[in-house]
Formats: sequence, C-alpha cells, structure tokens
Amino acid sequence: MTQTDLVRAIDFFNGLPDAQAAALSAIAHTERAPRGKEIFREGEEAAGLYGVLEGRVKIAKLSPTGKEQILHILGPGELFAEVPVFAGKSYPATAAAVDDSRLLFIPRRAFRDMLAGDPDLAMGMLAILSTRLREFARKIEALSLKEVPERLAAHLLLLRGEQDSDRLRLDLPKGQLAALLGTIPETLSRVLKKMAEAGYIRVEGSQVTVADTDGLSALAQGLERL
Amino acid sequence: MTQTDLVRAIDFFNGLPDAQAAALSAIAHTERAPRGKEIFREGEEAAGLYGVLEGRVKIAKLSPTGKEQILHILGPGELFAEVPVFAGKSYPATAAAVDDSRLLFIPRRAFRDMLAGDPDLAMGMLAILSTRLREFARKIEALSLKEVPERLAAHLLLLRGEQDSDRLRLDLPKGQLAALLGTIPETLSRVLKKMAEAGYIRVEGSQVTVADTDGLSALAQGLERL
DNA sequence: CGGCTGATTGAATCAGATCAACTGCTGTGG
DNA sequence: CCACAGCAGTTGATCTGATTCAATCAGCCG
Repeated sequence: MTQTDLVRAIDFFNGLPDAQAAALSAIAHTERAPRGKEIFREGEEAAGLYGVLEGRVKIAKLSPTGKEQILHILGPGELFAEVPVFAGKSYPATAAAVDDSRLLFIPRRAFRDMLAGDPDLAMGMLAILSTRLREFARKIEALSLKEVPERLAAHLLLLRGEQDSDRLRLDLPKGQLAALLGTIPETLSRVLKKMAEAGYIRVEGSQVTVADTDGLSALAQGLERL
Repeated sequence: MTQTDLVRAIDFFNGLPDAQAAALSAIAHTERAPRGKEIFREGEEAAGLYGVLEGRVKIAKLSPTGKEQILHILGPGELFAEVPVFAGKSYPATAAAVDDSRLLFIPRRAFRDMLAGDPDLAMGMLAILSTRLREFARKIEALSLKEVPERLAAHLLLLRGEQDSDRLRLDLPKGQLAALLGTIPETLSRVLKKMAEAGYIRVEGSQVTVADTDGLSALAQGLERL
C-alpha cells in the first residue's frame, strides 16, 4: 500500500485529487496504538488530527468524579479531532484505542504550512466538505418528511432533476430503495401502487414515469395526500 | 452596515473570526439583481460564489426541450455556487433572481489568492464546515431513530454528556423539546412518564435525573423497549 | 421442472397523532 | 388579596399510517 492510499483510506480525504492526496501523505505518518493506549487527553492543545486505519478508537469525557462517558466509538476510515485542529482549540475530549489500532496522524503545524503553500489543497478540502454538507442537508430534509408518500415523492422529484427526463430508472432494487426511504418493501409497493392509481406516475418494473410533476410536488410538501 | 457585517450576513461565513471576515469583505462586492435577471447559466465556468443578501434566487436546470426544472429557491443568508467554485468546475445549473435581490459576490480568483496568503482563513473555513458537518451527522443519526423513546433516550444521553452530570436541566420548554424530537407534547409527556415508571429516569418539572444510563443507552439503540 | 430471490397482496397489530377535556401554575386587574 | 384569564403540561379516547406476519406470485438460473 502506498502512502497516497493511506491518506485515501480516510473517508474525509477520499475525493481529493492525486496531487493533493500525495502532498498530504508527505506530512502524514502512521502510528500504532495498542489496546488501551491513550491517544490524547481532554484539554491538551490540539497538535494534530487523526484517522483510524485499523482497529477502533473511543472518544470519551472523564467526569470530575472520574466516571467515563463514552461519546463515540470510531472505526476504520473515520477522522477525528479535526474540528479542534482546524479551529486551533484544545482537544475537547479524551481518545483511546479500544482495539490494537493503526492510526494516521497529520500534525497541525505542517498541515497549516501546506495550506499556505497550496491554495488548491484548501480549495479541494473545502469542495469536499461543502459537497458533503449539501448531501447531508438534503438527507435531513428528506428524513424530516414523516410520511412515506412524501418521502417517495421527494425522491422521485430528485431523480427527475438528476436524470433530466420524466422517464426514470430506479437504479436500486425496490427493497434497497425502501431502506433508503426508511421504510420496508411492502409499504413501498403499496405506495407506488396508490400513486399509480392516482395518476401521478406510471410504473413498469424498475422504470417509473412521472405523469404529474406538480402533483408529486404537492405530495412531497404534504399539501395533498394519497 | 459595514462590509464585515455584509459577509457575516451569509450564514456560511458566520462564525469566522473578525480578522478573516474583514479580509473576505475586502474581496467581496455586492450586486443588485432585478427580478428575472439571470445570474449565471449552466455550463459557464464558475467565476465566483454568491450569497443572497435580500430577495430570493432560484436554481434551475433547463432541459434540452426548454422545460425548466426548479431545484431550489434560496432566501437571505444562503450561499450558492460554492461547490463548483471550490471544486473548480463549471456551474451545474442556472441561477436567476425571483425577486429584486441584492447579492454578495466573491470572485474565485481573489478568493484563491487570499487562501494562499492566509492559511488561517482556510483553517477557519474548514473549522466551520467540519463543525457543521458533525452537527448534521448527529442530526441525521437522531432522525433515523424511528421511535420516539429511542430519540428521547438518545437526546437525554447527549445532554448528560454535555452537562456532565446525571441531573439534567431541560433547557427547553417541553413543547419545544417535543418539536425538536419530531413529535408532539402529548407523546413526549407519555414517554417521559413511561420512562420514569420503568425506572430509567426521574422527572421533576424541567429537571430530569438519569437513574440508569445503561438502560437508556439500550433504549436508544432499540435493544430494549418501553 | 424445481427452487431461489425479489416483489406483491391481504389481514392483524401497533405506535403515534389527533381531538378533546382537565389540571395547575402564573400573572394581572379589579 | 382574590378571581380569573391564559398557557404549558398532562391524561384519556379514538383514529390512522405503517410495520409485521403470512401467503402468493413472477422471473431466473441450474
């Protein structure tokens, strides 16, 4: 495995162009953390950010009385401590290895120097983050629609926007689509049928044709119901 | 209104330290867009990013047949076109003013040059974005818990982590809390009662005491039910 | 032709929303 | 100082959308 692949093993950096991934790799190094090893402690100045390559890491707060409150367990591919590093704060919690682990470490100082010399690295990371932020925002919007017909209608409209046609291919088996919409195949099946009967769409296997965009839109906003 | 306030009027930049907000302001300028004015067109090279100061802007795709598919309507405080600008792509859709609007514009070139000279600006923006990303991730996690007791248990555990004590103040009236959890006051009331009866918590007005952290945790993960 | 998987349909059940009534607190005006 | 309006919160009865359980169907591959 090359160094570049190492950096790419962290989801956060996946999507960076080769040149930038390589540049980052040059300042990153890997560390082994045996089970139980403390990686950093709450209150220390944030010296750098970490990614989990292998094993698991827990993020916890120690209460004054010494009780441990686990905030998060992280697995391979996950980044941590990036917020305090970017913000120039101290670590807000303590991190320790749960299993024997291998970590990627990027020192704050070197990272900052590299940003100064390579604005495209900064742009690349901003691009990744803002793309992901948009995706998340969309997901939140979708999840906060309570009824299945609303979520399905919203999803179909989204597909319609992407595929730029009224004839949509469901690129996912219906069972998977159901899971994506936070429901089960049975319900999806019934809702598709009702939508078809009400004239909003036509369904032929995994091909769905939008017949009434405005109607679907009204459904998605809960203005109408099936 | 000073220039700095202008930049801060966009949510995205809110949270930047004064020095960086001022620096950004220096390269930003404002534009007026009368109703109907096209701001940029799909396929053009992304020259810069925009924020809505006043009015509304629509983002739409024009299908080959000339039909317009509106993807999004944006209001004051919202940023747009930042993804193609950061990524160095062309605009993926067309933007036009819906009302008479005032926009903030930041040219890509100047923005990139500024990043090169000021790594702390880059760090600051990365900090904002990654903080927001974490918040969103948490929200998605919470929303994807389907049952109210799960969501409430998760929320109580979160508060417990923040307040670092088993005795929690609900900093929100119960009606508001219900809305935050995606339910209604009646249901919240019943669930709190059930949790108290089952011995997980004790409730005294807006003061909740966690009696069984592990039990709550099991509830939050759906391992147990009320 | 079996036998598997994905999709559909029907019946029973359940969680939560809705509707409506009631409690209890707080603040204000007579 | 009391009375009563007003609002947050609680409780009960009912209704509805969605899941669960079970059976069936369609297509596909060996």
